[in-house]
Amino acid sequence: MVGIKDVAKRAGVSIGTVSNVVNRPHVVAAATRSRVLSVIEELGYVRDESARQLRAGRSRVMGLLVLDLGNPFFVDVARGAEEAAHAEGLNIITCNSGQRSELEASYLAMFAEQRVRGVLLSPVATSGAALAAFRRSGTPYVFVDRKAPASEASSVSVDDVAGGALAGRHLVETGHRRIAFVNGPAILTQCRDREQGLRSALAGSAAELTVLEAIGLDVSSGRDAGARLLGTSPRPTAVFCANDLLALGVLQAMVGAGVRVPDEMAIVGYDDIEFAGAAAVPLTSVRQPARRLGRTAAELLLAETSDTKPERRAVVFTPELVVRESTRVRR
Amino acid sequence: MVGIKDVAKRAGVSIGTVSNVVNRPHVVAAATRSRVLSVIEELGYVRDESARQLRAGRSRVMGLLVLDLGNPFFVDVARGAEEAAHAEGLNIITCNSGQRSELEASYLAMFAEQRVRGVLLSPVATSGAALAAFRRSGTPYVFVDRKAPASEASSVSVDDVAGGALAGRHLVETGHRRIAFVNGPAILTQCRDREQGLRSALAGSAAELTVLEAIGLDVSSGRDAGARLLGTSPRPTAVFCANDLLALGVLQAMVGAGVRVPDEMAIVGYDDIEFAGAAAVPLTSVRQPARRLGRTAAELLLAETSDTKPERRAVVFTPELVVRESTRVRR
DNA sequence: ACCGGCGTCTGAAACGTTTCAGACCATGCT
DNA sequence: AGCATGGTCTGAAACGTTTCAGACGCCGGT
Repeated sequence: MVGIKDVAKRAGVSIGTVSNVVNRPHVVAAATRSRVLSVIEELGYVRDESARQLRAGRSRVMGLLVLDLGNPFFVDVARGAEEAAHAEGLNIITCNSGQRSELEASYLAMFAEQRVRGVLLSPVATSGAALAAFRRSGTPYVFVDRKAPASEASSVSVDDVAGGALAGRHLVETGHRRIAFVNGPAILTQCRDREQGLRSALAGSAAELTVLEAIGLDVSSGRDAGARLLGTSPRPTAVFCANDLLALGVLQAMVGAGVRVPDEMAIVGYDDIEFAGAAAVPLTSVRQPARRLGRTAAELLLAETSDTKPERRAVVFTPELVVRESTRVRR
Repeated sequence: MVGIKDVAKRAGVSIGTVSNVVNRPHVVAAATRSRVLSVIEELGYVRDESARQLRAGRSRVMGLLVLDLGNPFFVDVARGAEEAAHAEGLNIITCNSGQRSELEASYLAMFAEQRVRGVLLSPVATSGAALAAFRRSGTPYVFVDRKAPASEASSVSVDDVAGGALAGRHLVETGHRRIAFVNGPAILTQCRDREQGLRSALAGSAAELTVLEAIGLDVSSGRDAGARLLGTSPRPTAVFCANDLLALGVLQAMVGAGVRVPDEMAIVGYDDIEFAGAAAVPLTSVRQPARRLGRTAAELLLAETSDTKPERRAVVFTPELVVRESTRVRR
């Protein structure tokens, strides 16, 4: 593999000069510069980022660890983060924990060893050995889609309690009295908060609530939950799902069983992913500003790792209800 | 930041011994080992991967560059690749070119500078300056979802011509005579091959073909194409889309315009993503073994970067037609 | 008593960069 | 002519590891 030394020898200059050509072209004479550049071209020299980083002490990449790349919501978060990072000349490497703590731990360890500039983290759980170990490594990080006390780290999140309440109120207002909630794994604060919001909206109404916990937060878990829902009696008239993937699965189960949506079963999802509007019955959903979430988180992290260390912040966005066919009241 | 030297000093041993504790624990006496380990724990030492890699000359991560992470097909490819990489103790960093050549070039340059073990590449175009420059860097790579002559690189792909033909034959057999093809950008060989397969299946039949090129390969491009399709006259009775995202968009346009699917317009998609079965009308689609694609590609790359350099290979999988409601013949 | 071998540890070289103090030269000014 | 200045280049140190030859002490065998 060709290094800076080979280039220097071939061009008849010192390695310092080659380095200058690459990093501070203005300090080297035009003739030398073009000679060196043509040798670089000729030899196909590519600088070694690990040596560069070792010397510089800081890296030019930031890490992003999300809960589930199979969820288009997180893909949008990633897009937003990349926009912000590229604007500053940084690269982002995206990793997918799949909600598995071991994978999360392994990726966090990798980020720390790589000495990335910082990490955008959508954690499985805020407490936990992996996270504690990572904290000790001193790598700066910002929580994404998870609120945290500013004493620990900056965070960018969406108010999940408010989102759950939005869904709950909507269902009560459209006349439902038996409501089910298909929740994801209770380790995730997002899931707990959405349930809490839902409960608060239902309190004081005549509606009664059944809660089902799905195994995962994906379509097939939703199908399972939908099947279970069909077995309950009396059957609820509406179901709120902790995210759109679950909702799509539930919807599939309903359609498969010949249960009409929304007439016999209204459905509300969460995230408002692009597929929600394209579903068998377009889904009512709680929209989150995913891209904005990613962008803001990256910006916060960049600010935090700049020379002027600003205060830690906890940014909270507000979700928004998008009403579609799956909860439309028909006369 | 605490380094190996700090640990050595604190534990009263040489840095060589600390390194041995971390990398070859068996060669150091039990007493020393545990003393060093506790100092490591106490100081929160994390080894610096760039120094390690600089010395070792080889990296422990491989890169994966896909066309569009917004397409669940590629998310599955990524999952498969991660499985294979983790099994060998390697990490994968996934990047998203979004079908933009500049981004592709930028990520390829990053991979080369990082000296990753190798790259799994789903390229925008096989010819092009970026790819040529990358080739010169000497970083091993394997094409994913793109066939290539074994003289250049190994590749893992799915027979897109056969896939297009599957769709075409199915539409002809179900009695369609006016067929539209909503294709993606023609730079992508996948798109060209699917069109070619479709044409070959239609040749000799009485069916006539209209081709529309969509701007992208996503849902909103599909909606646009669907709107255009509605304006053509005489209107086709069936449409084949270059992927499922396009098909979902087209479907949305049909539903929005009150065109019944499949009675007035049959739809066939491509990829068989999980959302295809959950659509307004469950989509007939051409299924590709996405996860297997990723896994095989990673395995090929791993083999290629091992000591025993095996021959380059071009693995081609065969797609499969999944028939659902969107092309069902009703009496 | 001597020697070979083993287990354990040390010290230094090497990896490929960047950076910085200083060397050298030509130029323009006094 | 002498000197300061600025432009250009060099050489060496430093970054944090891993690795390897060698040093040292201890044991068992001859």
